[in-house]
Amino acid sequence: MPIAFQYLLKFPLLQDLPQSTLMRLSAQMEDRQYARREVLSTKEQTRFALGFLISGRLQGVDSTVDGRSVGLFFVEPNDYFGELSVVDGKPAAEHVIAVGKSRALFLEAPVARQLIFDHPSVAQAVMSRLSQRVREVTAQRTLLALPNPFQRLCVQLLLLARPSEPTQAVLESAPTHQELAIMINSSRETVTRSFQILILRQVIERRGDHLHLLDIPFLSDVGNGRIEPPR
Amino acid sequence: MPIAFQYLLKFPLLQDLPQSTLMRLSAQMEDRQYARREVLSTKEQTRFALGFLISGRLQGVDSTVDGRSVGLFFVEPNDYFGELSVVDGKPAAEHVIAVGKSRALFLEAPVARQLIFDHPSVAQAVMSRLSQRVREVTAQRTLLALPNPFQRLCVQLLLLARPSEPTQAVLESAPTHQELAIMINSSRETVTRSFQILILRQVIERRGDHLHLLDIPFLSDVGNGRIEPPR
DNA sequence: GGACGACTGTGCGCACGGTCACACGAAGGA
DNA sequence: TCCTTCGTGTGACCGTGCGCACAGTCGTCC
Repeated sequence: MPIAFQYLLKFPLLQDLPQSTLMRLSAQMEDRQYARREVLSTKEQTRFALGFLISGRLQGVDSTVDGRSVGLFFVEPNDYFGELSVVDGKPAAEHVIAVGKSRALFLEAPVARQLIFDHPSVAQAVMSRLSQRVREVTAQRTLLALPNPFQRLCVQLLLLARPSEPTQAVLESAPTHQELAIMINSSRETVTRSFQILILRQVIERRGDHLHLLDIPFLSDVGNGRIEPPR
Repeated sequence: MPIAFQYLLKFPLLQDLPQSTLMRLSAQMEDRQYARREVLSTKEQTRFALGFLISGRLQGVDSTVDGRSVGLFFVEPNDYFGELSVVDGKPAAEHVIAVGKSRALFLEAPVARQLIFDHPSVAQAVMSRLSQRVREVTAQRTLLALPNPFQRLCVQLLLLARPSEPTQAVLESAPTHQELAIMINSSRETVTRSFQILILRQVIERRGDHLHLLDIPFLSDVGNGRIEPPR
């Protein structure tokens, strides 16, 4: 039995498929490991594949030609990536890099395309996923229209967080100030200063590499302009 | 024969469908007209439909709660819109408004969803369309990372234009300075001033409501930072 | 243990671009 | 025809937040 098979069972995308299909797929997949910061795929490459993340964490990034980089989205384990190029055959919209040590399976585009179009449940899932991507990027776009960086930071934290208790939320593996700065089109220093304010007011709290959002109403009020971004 | 039928033939999305299906569809569609600035659908509404634009021009916009608005994308005749909510049933990511006097047909979400999932060719087209949307909004996101408004404007013009001759391109129905400002996160005055520079250098030219890009290399050089944005 | 690199914290100066104010021309409607 | 509205052009001002510089603090790898 191919080693990859047991992992495929964990992917929601594939859960409705018969075991025989999964077996065949797993035989066609390539299993690869990546170190922190390593590049999985670039905008330039012309050989496409659908990627399945087994462990670790990935980020989609882009870079303006003046060197600045742009954080676009994250990929968590049991999620897939590279679906854009697989669907329409055009070059990727972003580079994909490993945030931490990661392991992923790859399915070549032609096989992946067939998988998608032969199985309506998969097709529908991919379509929902693409919709989700559009929503996320659009939300990000709207965030960027906020006039000052403090507001943008507050909204960005809300977008990244997963709700835990009713009025709280948490970011596991909190991004660095530099990374946040890139997401909200600001500078590292400005993020640091904003964090100081938020921590002082006990709106957020850092524990290890978790970042806890203690006062969600405050964050969204700032985002909505109901609270004046403080000095 | 329902009045809408003849129009449906023109939509690439529907071109592979048998006439009988089109006939049935057209009987189920609602035909509506809109004046300039009129709202077709909002983020808040819960009744979804797939829209087909017959004539005019639409824009997807969003607005931050502090009143600012954000230009997201345009819809041209014979194109469709509202597919996000139809696909995944979640609230829309944007408002849709008429840029000019427009006419559109609407197909209620359940029927539209069935249309998509019953016809693989339609499903694939929608998937490609969603990919396209992701690409566009990602490109826009990357654009916004450029540090100064002059650069952003140059890149935005390139994104909006349709190439005409090898080194030239044209924007039909040129957006106003205000509209451009919204797209590139800047102010109307800054756009006006940047335009002055571009016109002076004969990089762009305005004829009626067409905007001609005469010197595409200049625009992309500025975008890439190869040319210093002038004073 | 020590050295290095990555991340965070903080002061300071300056330029950029947002905002306000106003003027002008074109379009379009009464 | 006037009058309103909308889009464009331009000057002046002033606050913000970027960039730079440097210090302090972790964690990690020889």
